Amino acid sequence: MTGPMVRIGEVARAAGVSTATVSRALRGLPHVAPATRQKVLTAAAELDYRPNLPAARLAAGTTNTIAAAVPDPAAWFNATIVGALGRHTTAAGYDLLLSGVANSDERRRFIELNGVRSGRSDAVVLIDVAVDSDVASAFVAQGGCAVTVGFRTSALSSVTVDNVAAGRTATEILIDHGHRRIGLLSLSGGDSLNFSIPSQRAEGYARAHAAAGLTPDPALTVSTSNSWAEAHRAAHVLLGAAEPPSAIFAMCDEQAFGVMLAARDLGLHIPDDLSLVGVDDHDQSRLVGLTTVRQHVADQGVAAADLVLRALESGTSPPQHTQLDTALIVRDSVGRPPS
Amino acid sequence: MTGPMVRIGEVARAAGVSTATVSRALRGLPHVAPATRQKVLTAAAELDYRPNLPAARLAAGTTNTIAAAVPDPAAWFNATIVGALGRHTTAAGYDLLLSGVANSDERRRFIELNGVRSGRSDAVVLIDVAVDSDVASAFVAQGGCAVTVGFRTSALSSVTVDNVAAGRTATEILIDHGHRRIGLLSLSGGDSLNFSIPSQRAEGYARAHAAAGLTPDPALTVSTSNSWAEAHRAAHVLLGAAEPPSAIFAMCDEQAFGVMLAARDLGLHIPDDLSLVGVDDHDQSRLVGLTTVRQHVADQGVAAADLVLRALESGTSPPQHTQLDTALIVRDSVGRPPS
DNA sequence: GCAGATCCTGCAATCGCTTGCAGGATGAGG
DNA sequence: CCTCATCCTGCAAGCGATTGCAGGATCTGC
Repeated sequence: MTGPMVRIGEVARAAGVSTATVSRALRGLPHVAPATRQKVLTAAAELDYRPNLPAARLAAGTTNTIAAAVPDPAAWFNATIVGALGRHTTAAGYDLLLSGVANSDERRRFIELNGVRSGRSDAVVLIDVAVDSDVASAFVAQGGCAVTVGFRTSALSSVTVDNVAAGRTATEILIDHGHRRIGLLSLSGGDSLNFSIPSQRAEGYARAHAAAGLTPDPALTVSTSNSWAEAHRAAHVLLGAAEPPSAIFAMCDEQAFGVMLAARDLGLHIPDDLSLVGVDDHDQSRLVGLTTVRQHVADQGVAAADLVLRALESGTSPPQHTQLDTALIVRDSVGRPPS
Repeated sequence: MTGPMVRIGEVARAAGVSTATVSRALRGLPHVAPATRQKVLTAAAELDYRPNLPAARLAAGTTNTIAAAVPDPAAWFNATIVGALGRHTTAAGYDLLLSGVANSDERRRFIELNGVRSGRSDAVVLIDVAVDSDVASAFVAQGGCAVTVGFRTSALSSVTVDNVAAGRTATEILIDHGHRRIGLLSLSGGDSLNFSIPSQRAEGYARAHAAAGLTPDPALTVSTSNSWAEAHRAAHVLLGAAEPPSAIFAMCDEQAFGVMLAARDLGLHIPDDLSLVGVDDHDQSRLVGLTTVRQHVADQGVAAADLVLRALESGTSPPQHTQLDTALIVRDSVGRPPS
């Protein structure tokens, strides 16, 4: 409370110039003579001056802040993207505001609160969070800048991967190994989130079957969140069924981990008794020998940072869509079905 | 750019009151007649009014923002704490600013930039980040509010666990199983971070040995970051030595995962050929059957939130120190040494 | 019906910095 | 030496809220 609040005026006085000059000098703006700038710099350092951010933001109408929204900040996928994003935006001089939006109410609130008019942030990045297209258009119509990761809508810049290809690749390797009853562990995002990813990956699963002249058994599809604990339970029901699958495609590696746990509970050996493929290439996947379709998660964070920083520098520009590759990583969780 | 920026004055006019009343009504302050408040609320809703945050912050001198610093936002431990912290601070109406401070320069910068005087945030929480005690005192002397997680210094509130007990517990179970050559995989935090945790856990390791009349072999200690990739390499050198350990105490579970990988590379079976204990109880530890000393990570986030919110409500108060329990979680990675 | 307390409400002064504009100084060219 | 362009610098008007204070309205108890 009692810090000796030194304002720009004090610095100006100490340096023998006006506050306007101090402001320009400190921010590295042009039209300041080198000698003057030096005087200002040393005066500011001497007084240990810290510009007041709210004041600067109010006056300048810009916040130098980027707001990120994720369904769950603790989830590996989100944390990895936030880490990469933050590193790059910080390097560019922006603050990173992080919000968890666990449901559709919070998501709506987030978008309302981060519109341009509130001056909370200059731009928004939505990670694995869906937006209605009319909400998105309204947002940009007001001058908002947003990029989405993992979700694509036309009005906003986005970075995504080809999820149907990922689903197809994962399923194909299972089919190629001779599996005919392939369980699908689908992703459900609570009531809020990104529905496109699960449906696209499921589409890939369906296409792989179709291409092989197969018809998947709907009874083999179950949905869970991306936590292995839930997937663990789901895998138990899948594997405990009358006609259990000989292989499972899990839409994310964390779910695959849950399947592994369930398999162990049931005394099933992977890949001899059960084959398993995930998506992500989670940090731990190599450790447990999980065959998976890798998406370069951190790269998605830097791509998002690029997009948002570019948009911020260049004023309004048309939305750009970046799509990153996926790649099958073969490890030890896929084999032939038991005879 | 072109949003119809509606200011508090417009709302006041529409509601037929003064801006002062609008301000009070909208923020739920007392001394506003119910009927008036209702008028203001509907006027604001009709105009879709959004208060301008920088302006409000400048005028009120408060930011409703908490800044968190972590060495690496993507790391499991940090992400888990940030998630819990964010959930609680958001519920209390605060924004969460997240910064990665990967080295001591960034750490210093973070503390400078988040002092009270800059008005960036109302409080700071340092997660697994150390602070010099004089820096800490200077910070609070200026009126700053800070809490640390995983690190303790007297001037700041903190939440920690008993790391020497954790290290001791982990080592004891190994000794109890008959191990006499116990490797220590220590944590190194780059040039910036929290040195107290590794040294405290190492202290526990030493005390357990001493209590059993044993003297640990210094050659069995190596340090790595908390990534399993680095630990993987380190474990290789440890296990490839002339007289390898029969057991390893890894200071965090992620390191333990790296050890598991190395063991597999070398054809060593856990726990028959090698015993292993970690610390954390990482999400994946159960999956891989790792015996570990659990620290309730998410709880540390909520404890930090409690501390910081309480401090913020109550103005300046003496620093409070919360210490959480740890517990040994026995799984399948500890056995008797090979004969 | 009156004094005094209780409630509401509005006025206007901040909060601390940014920036358009104009003016002064300096330098170049003739 | 004069003119004109080029650079710097300062003035002062914002930016859009919050809030102490004072005044008017309403209410209470007698």
